[in-house]
Amino acid sequence: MGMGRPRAFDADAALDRAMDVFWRHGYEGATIAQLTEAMSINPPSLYAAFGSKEGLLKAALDRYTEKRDAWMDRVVDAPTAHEVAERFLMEHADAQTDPANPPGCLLVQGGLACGTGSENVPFELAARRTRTEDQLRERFVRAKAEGDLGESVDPATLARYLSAVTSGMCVMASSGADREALREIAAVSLKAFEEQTKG
Amino acid sequence: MGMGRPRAFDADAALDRAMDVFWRHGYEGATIAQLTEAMSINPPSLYAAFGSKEGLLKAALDRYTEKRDAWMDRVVDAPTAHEVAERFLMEHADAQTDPANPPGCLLVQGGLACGTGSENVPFELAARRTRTEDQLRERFVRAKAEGDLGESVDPATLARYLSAVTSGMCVMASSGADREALREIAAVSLKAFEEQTKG
DNA sequence: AGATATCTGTAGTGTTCACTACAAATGTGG
DNA sequence: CCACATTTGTAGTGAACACTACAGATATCT
Repeated sequence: MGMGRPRAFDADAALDRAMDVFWRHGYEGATIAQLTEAMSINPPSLYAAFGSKEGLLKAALDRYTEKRDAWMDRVVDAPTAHEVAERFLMEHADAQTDPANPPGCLLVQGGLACGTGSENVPFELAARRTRTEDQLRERFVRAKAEGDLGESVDPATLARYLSAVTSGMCVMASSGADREALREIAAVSLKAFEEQTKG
Repeated sequence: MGMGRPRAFDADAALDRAMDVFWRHGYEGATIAQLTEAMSINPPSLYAAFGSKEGLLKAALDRYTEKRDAWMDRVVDAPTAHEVAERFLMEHADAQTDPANPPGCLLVQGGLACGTGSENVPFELAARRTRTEDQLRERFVRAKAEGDLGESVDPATLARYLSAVTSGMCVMASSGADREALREIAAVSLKAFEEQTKG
């Protein structure tokens, strides 16, 4: 028995194109017509490969998270908690203003509030944001164990703070803040981090 | 000549109900059916009073901004820049977790990225966020003139930082962060503010 | 080469969307 | 009380939406 006609498009490349559309217009603002055109495929190919619009988003998010995890691995590899925070903040400032992508971050632009029937989408995005926060917290727990952070420091608070600042930077980037502006925010935040780690 | 049948609903009360729907579902996620039901009116009344869905949003935002301005007036009335920052951050933490409203802030939940034809909505929201940032900056300019802030301090940077943090708190609130979590973020941010104002 | 399994492109499907035509209702001004 | 201006509720409008039926194309496996 045969194995069927092979797929004529590269799924990962198509997901990158879909990612861009979701990023630019949000989940609800992105239409199947825009997605299929960007992916250079027809609707039946999209549905055969990803099941639904939400399935496509999840696949795009998986790919996004993959890249982000690789990046986070490099970030938490920094020798000290302070350098972890510095890299995290500064590289976020750069990433969110990278002209190769829409401004901000897909996990925020994708949609914080959605209509009836898409309630799952904000959850899905939030879960992926939380993942980054978890990775930071675990790194700070380690830093504490290594004596790199003081005994009275709460790794969860530090991680949550950094996560909040970068989310805020997303919002600013989406409304046109430039790289320099985001770096200033990052710099001030880093001061807070230093101050916090003294406690 | 007569003046026509009077309106049977209170426009401001209706706007408050519409605000809630936009807040909860975002601009694109909110449907006219949901809006009219929440406002307890029929579509023709909505369109006669506000012109379009986007017109309704703008009217709701005007009302939102009105309340927010009154609140900001009280915030910037604090005697010192430090107290301004403290009130701004802490009251934001409380407001974004006020059970009387959906979590977060309408100016962020409303929609950071929208579909073709609604490109104006993110701009409209961003303009209102910028307004708050401007009010903060002006207050810090005054603080500097009064000697309350050092010569080397940049009011614009401070204002932008506080604005970013509260936007980030919105994102966290929208994904379920509770009041205590937001207050911790606010507390850390305040440390950064103090540190910054020493420079 | 033939049978089979999957993909592809065309051309739709029903549903939901924002929005409105229209006639009845209800107020004001003369 | 009458002419008029505006609102209200009913019942839709065309357009755009996510999604799919179907037939032809293209691969694999025997």
